[in-house]
Amino acid sequence: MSAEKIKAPRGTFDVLGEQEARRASLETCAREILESAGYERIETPAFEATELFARGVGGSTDIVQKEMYTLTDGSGRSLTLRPEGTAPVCRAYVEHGMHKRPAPVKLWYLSSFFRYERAQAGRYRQFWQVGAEALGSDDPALDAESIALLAELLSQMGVSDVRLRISSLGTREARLRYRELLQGHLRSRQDELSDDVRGRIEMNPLRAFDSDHEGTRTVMQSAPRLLDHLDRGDLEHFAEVRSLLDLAGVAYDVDATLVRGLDYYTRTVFEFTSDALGAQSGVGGGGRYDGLVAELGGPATPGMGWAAGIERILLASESRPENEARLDLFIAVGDTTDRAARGLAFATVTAARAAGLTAQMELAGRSLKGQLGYANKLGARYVATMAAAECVLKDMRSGAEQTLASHAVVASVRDALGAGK
RNA sequence: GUGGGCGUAGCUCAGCUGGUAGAGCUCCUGGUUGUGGUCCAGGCGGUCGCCGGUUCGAAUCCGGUCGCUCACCCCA
Repeated sequence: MSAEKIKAPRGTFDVLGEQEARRASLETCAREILESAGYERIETPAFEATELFARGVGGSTDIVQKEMYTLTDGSGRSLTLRPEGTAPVCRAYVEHGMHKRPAPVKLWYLSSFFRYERAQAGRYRQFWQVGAEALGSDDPALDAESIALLAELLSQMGVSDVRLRISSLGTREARLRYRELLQGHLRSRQDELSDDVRGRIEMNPLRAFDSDHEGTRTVMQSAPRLLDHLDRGDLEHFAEVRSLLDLAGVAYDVDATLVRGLDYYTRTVFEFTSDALGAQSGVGGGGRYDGLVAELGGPATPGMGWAAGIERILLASESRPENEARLDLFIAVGDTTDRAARGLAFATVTAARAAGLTAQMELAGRSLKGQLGYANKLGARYVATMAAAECVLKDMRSGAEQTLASHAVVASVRDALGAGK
């Protein structure tokens, strides 16, 4: 008899009530900020060819190695629920020949993404990100503008205790050279390292800078620094980005140990964190990816972008009281067994909406007292109780009542509301 | 994948030195209030996550299992 309850899968959630309202206001805020800077919204498919992420995000990353929801469709194609937004946007850029549009091509999105991870505070298997990507220019001003836009979004959303860290990874070549240098340093002193750091030397040596293991920290103090191994062009680019951020009044810390988990980053990388969050303190981050479009088969095209977690922004911002929904008119029925009165109520509520009012009627067979209470809970401004051809219209704020012909209700309420403005 | 905490009504929780379940809120009904907002009364609602064990008897003790959650890891 009692079938087993089906619950939302682990790491997923339903959005309703106040949460929905907060998300809607975040979306509005993001749209205003980004579109006023020339970003155009883009929506890409929820799933893509698996190859897109394997190649774009990088085969050695955790995301590709163990976090992708990959499925085979009926025709044997391998598809993957998008784990991130940059590769799909670049795919669309190439597919639609956007390199022929005037540069930079600026695109933004607000979509859900999927990663098979253990859920915890601020981390989900289906999560939402707002992101912005700008393609076709390597001008450092683009980097600074992009970062400043995210700073503005976080500020307007009231995210507390925000900190921005930035660094530069240099070109792909410089980065690879440095990586080998660092690996050499780690290998030469590997017995001093913690087990997990030692295990990651080949995979993710940069990660060693984050360790709080004592021996590891000692080793890292003498480790080569990425910023000391950039070419002159990269250094000049980075210096210009910083100088422009200074001009824009965006505060930041340079952090040479900043690590980003995706392979496609080059030159500028950055991350916003908030202490108001739990262990998952990153609210948003991104950087430059000058090789990604070419990697995906397009013309050599520089790019710069970021993504920020919707759930994390909301988690780190004080919840504001939402402005409650407006209800102009509630239609009650004195005698719910009176078919004629119910019909009249139905016709009236329809007419009210056609006249531009927000209106609801009793739909659950409540007693009259129950209906009034319900209308009050809905925040109705006026309640009309229908009976035969006459009805009683009550102003819920003042308590004043008047009896009038049923067909005159809508016009009467509309006039009253118009006059009240 | 590995740890810690927790699983009792829709929600927040009490009950846990073993005797087959309670409160508040919500919802519905009635009374009071000029037909709502106050107050009063009543009602709906739970096989105490699931399985097994100990016991005359378990929500309460033990084992297992599933789920939620936080953290590691990783990232947004």
